Amino acid sequence: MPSPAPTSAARTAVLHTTLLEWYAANARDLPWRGECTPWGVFLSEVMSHQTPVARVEPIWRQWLERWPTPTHLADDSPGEGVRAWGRLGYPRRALRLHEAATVMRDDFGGQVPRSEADLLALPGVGPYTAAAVAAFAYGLRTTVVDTNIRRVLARAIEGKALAAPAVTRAEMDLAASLVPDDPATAAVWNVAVMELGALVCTARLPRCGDCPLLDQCAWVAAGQPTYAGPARRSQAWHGTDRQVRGAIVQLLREAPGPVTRRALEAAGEDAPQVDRCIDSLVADGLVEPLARNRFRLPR
DNA sequence: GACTCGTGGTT
DNA sequence: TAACCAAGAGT
Repeated sequence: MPSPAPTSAARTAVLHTTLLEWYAANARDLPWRGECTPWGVFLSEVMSHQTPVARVEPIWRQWLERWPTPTHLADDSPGEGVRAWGRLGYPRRALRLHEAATVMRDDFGGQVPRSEADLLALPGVGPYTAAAVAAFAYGLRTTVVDTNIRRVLARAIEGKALAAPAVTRAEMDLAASLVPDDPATAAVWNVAVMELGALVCTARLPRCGDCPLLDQCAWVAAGQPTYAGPARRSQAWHGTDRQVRGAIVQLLREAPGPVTRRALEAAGEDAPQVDRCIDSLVADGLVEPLARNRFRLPR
């Protein structure tokens, strides 16, 4: 008599047990896990957008020391946030953190909102961050979907090498179907899947030999097929507006006071491009124009 | 959906 | 070495 095929619910239960045990034994000791204010969690999530944890940690510590609550940040100038952002990348995040902190100060009694909907309405907060903060700061049951979780589920459940370039509805539904019912367990589940993706089920060279899901992994069972989706456009860098904008903001970060347009031209080879980038930075609110062709970080 | 937006480590 | 890629969001 062959044993009956395990039900979907039974397989999910095994998945939960396996991964939660793995996480308990292998989770990194990140400073924003465990004892940390919701504000600390919020900062860590925004700083981690497209940014490796190792680069986030020192900036995160400096921000929390300098601005221990949303109100402290809101009462300072946005430009100081951009300056303290250092070279974390995507400095608009610093600007939006300041805006979000202002909303928290003015509309939420200086607290980080609890509900996913209120979080989602904050500037710089999208579906990932809203779900992550609700789960990791407040222990609410949400469905967190980030690039790690998408990759783990694509492989382990769907047997694909990588997830699609953009989040799909099917991915959201799949992720939601796997979240445990109990809120506290759900929060750990979300971070456990992320952690597996970050440490073991990595994009380039997955360490399948160390994976707790090895014998339940659909991708391994399928012979680890390679990525079959559309080619991903590689990000150009040299000579792009991105590079020039970054150099302009860096010049302003390093300067104690206003900087002339002439000095900012050092940010690129092509003067018209630098001028165009200055304009776009001003439009974005990252740079404040002053009289006589001088510029500074926003006050 | 396709594009844009920084930065630096890894391969 | 150039390409890849890292806890996304906004337009």
